[in-house]
Amino acid sequence: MSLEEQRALLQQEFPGLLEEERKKEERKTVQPLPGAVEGKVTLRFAPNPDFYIHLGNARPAILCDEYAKIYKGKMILRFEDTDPRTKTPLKEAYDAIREDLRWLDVKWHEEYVQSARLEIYYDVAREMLKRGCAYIDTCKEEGKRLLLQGKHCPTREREAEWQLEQFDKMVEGAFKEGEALLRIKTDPTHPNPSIRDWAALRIINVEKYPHPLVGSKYWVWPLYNFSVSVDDHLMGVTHVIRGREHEVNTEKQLYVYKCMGWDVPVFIHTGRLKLEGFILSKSKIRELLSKHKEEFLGPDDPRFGTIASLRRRGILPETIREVILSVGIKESDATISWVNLSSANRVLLDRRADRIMAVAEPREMVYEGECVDAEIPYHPDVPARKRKYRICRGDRILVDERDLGLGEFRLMGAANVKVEGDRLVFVSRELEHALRRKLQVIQWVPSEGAVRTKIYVPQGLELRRLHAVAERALREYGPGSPLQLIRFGFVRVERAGEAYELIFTHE
RNA sequence: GCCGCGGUAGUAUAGCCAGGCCCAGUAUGCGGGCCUUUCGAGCCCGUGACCCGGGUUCAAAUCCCGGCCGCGGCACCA
Repeated sequence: MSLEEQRALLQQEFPGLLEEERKKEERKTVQPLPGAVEGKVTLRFAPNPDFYIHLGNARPAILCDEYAKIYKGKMILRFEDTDPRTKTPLKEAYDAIREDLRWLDVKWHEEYVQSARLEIYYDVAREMLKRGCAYIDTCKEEGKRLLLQGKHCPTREREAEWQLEQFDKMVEGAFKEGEALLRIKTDPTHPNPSIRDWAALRIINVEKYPHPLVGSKYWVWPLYNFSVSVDDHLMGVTHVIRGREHEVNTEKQLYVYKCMGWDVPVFIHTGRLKLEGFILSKSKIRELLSKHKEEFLGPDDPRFGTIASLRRRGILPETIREVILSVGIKESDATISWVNLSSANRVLLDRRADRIMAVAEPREMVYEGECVDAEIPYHPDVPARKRKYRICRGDRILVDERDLGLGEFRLMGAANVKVEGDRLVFVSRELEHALRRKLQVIQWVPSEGAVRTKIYVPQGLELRRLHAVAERALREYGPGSPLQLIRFGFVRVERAGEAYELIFTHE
C-alpha cells in the first residue's frame, strides 16, 4: 500500500487520528533559521557548570537542538568553566547537565570543556598581541579608571615584543592576581564604556580558588568574550543562539573576529524565559539551598524551575520542548504560565497515567449487602486492563469524608449505595441506575491492603504535605511512574515502599 | 546616569522585515452545552488584545517621530 493509500484508508476509518497527527506537526514548527543551509549548520549549547540548568537555560539548548535536527547540522556541547573564583564550577553539575540534556532529548555530536583548552586561548592571545590588537594592562585599578575617562593605560602603546614578554610572565606566574590583564584594543572612547578595551584574560589565584577539574595548574584564565569567540570560531559554529543579555558581548566579540579575519557567525538573541511562580535563578536557588538546607529536597526540589525539578515533579520532556518551541526565538521576554505548562503536560500525561483511587480524608464505612465484584480499568481508554476487588457484607471501605454528604452515590466500578450511619448499604449494581439518578461516581478504597501515602504539593515556595490512603493497586508502580489519582490530579511516584510518597504534578 | 532591546486578549504565541487577504489567527484560561462509571480527556458554542499620541498613505498591528511602561548590560561573571 502506498503512503497515499494508507492515508486515505486511515482518513476513512479513523478520521480523528490523522487530524491529531496534523495538529501535532503544526505545533512543532519553528521559524526558519536565518542564513541556514541544510547540512552546513553548526550550533552549540554552552552552559556554565556552576549549577543545574533551568527552564531558561533549556531554551537555547532546545532551540539549537531543534535547528540542528531540522537542518541536519551539528550540535556542540561546551562547558564554560573559566571562572574558578566567582562562578566556581560544581563538579556534579557537568554530569547533571548531561543527564538533563539527554532527558530533554537534546543530542550533541561533540563535547568540549573550556578548562581543558587554556593553551588554545593562550595561543590566540599571543597572535592578537603580535597583530597589535591587544595589550597587557599593568596599570591595575588605574587602567579601569583611565578607560572610564576615555583614556588608557600607557602600556597600550608598547610594541608587540614587550606585550608578548609580559604575557609570558603572566602565564608563568610572575604577576599576582589583579596585577596584569590582557585587553582587546577597541576604542577607548566608545560610547559604551564596557566595550572600551575590554578585558580578555586575567589572573586568578588558583592556589586560593582551585578549579575542580584542573586544580591549580593555570594562573591565567580567559574571560567569557574571549574564550567564546575563539571557541565558536575553532568549532565552526555558524549560528549562535543565546540570551539577550549577551547583546553587548556580541559587539565585543566582533573585535576578535575582525582582528583575526574570521568569518562571523549569525548571532540570535532570545528574550528571557520565566516560569510563573517558580524560582529559576541559579544563584537564588543556591542561596536558598545553603541557607535553608533542611527545608528543601535538593537542587531538584519540585518548587524550583530547574530541569531536574520539573522532571521530579512529573513534567514531561516533550512538554518542555513544546512550550519552548512555541515561544520560539523571539527577542522579547516570555513568562510561561504554570496553567499553560500544565495544560500542555496534561494532554500528554493523560494517555500515560494509569488511574488510581485514593481518598484524602478517609472515613471507614462498613459495607452492607450482596457481594459485588468490582472491576476497575487502569485507564479509561484501555478498558480491558483492569484490577478486581470483591466486596461483601461486613467489608470495610474507605471513602472521602466530603462525599458522605451526598447520601447516595456510586462506588466507581462497583455498586450504588446509600449512606446509613457508618454503613454503606447496597442499592443496586447497574450503572444505568446511577446515570438515571445522576448519582455522583466516587472513588473508594478497600481497607484491606490500603496503602498509606504522603503527597507533596508544591505551591510557590511552600511544600504542603497531604496524606491520603490509596487502593492496593498503587503498589504496582515504582518511583517515577506518572499516575492520576481520580478526582484529585496527576502525581508522580517519588518513593515506593511500605508507605508511598507522591509528588503532585498538576490537576 | 550611560548603552542596547522589547511592548498583540489573564498568560503565551501568529501577523510586523516585503502596509490592504486582520473589525487580528492559535493555544490556554473563563462562561455555557454535549459526551463520559473522575471534578481527567474529547467535542461544540461563546468571551476577550494590536501601550499612548502624532505623522506618512487611498489604506497602518505593520512604516516614521515623540511619550509611557517593561527588560538586559555597565566593564578582571557567564
